[in-house]
Amino acid sequence: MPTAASEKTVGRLTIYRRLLDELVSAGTENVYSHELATMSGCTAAQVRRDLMAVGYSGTPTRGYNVRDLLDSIGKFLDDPAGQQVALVGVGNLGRAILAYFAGRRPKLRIVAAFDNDPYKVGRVIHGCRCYGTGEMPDVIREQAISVGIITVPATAAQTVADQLVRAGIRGILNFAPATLRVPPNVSLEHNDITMYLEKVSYFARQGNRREKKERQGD
Amino acid sequence: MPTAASEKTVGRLTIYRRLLDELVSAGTENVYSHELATMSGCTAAQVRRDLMAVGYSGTPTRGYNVRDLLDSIGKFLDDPAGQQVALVGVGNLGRAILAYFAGRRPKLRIVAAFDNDPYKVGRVIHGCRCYGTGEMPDVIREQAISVGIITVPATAAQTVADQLVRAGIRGILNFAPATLRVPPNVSLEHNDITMYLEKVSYFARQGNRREKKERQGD
DNA sequence: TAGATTGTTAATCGATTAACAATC
DNA sequence: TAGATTGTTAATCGATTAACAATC
Repeated sequence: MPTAASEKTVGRLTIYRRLLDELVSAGTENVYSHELATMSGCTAAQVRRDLMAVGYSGTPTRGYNVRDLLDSIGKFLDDPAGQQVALVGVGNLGRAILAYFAGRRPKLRIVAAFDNDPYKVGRVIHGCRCYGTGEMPDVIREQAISVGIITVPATAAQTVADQLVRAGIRGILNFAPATLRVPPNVSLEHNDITMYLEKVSYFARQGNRREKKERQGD
Repeated sequence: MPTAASEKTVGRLTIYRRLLDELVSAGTENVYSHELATMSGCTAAQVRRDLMAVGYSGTPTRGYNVRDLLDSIGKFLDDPAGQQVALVGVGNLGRAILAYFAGRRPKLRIVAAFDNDPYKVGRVIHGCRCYGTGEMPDVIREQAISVGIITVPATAAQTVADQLVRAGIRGILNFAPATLRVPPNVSLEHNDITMYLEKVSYFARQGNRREKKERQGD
């Protein structure tokens, strides 16, 4: 397993993986870097460099074998032992995420949801059991959960983040419109939906050429 | 109005705006670049450079006036005439976005939602009227909608994008796990939730120091 | 072999960081 | 005035792009 890749490379690898999944479904056996490039919106040079980062090599005549490459990317991105994820805040957004990830990645599963609403606690939502927030420390430790998703209102986000960190979580994906403080050893990503909408609106006005780029990484 | 800023600068400006909104609510009158820096996770130098990009100047003794700065950022990011937004796909994610943006930005409003479900068509969801997808061309033209949000399943995303582009939309924010093709004059952002989760999980394992950075821009 | 693609190195580009005179 | 902050310029850093020999 190679050493840590850049944030951008990791982001692009997740895009390649989705595209390769589709190629497998379509029965495609081999793919060239420039084909992955046009599909992903990245450049062929980026694709080749990223695939080198995961330690997979292609051949000049056939490009990359789709199945083997998918396997190598999986080995690189996924924890071999699997990682468990918890989601806090079972509102519309939380339910959307639970529905989307249900059964999608065997190595990265949302195994517990938390909410204050007594009507939700105890139920199974999109295959995921919902617990009361007071049970967070116990459930997170018992199920060896290492990543937390925050889909609560902004006012509660920092409190939830602190609870997750105290319970031993190593990474947080935050959807709340708030800037969180976490210890340096905890990985933090902020999916700022407002930012996305304001950015796309700004550049829509500018009429800028921004076909693709996707998001690729960072 | 200054010329187009970089993608990263625009992204950070949206973060500053949220923080400044909070400062106004708290009654704070002035703020220094280093204060905005610690609140946003950016550096003080980035803050100063970004604020210069919007054409606002501070003073060495008092820093920046919160209200005036907020006004300048608004003039920079927002269309003075306002921009109308449409959302396609009123599932859990679509409803979450409608709820979140309801009445939040007067200059950037989601004025129409579209869905195939006859049960949803005709209803008002979080203050936004829901139309049938067949009405997209007419509604988009009549209401001068310039930005579209795609929250449909991946299999339908490209079709919806094509419809939006044909109806005259200038920017698309895509939440579906699919790489879309749009003309070069249409701004495109892809909010890839899977990518976020896989990235945070990867770096959680690496135990990397990644406190903050937020997302800031790009 | 001929030819397109691969892995790899050097050049380019842009943003971040550091440094500093000007300012209140 | 003294001192911290501002706007601005130069140096640094990292990623992207371009170029090319090696490969099947």
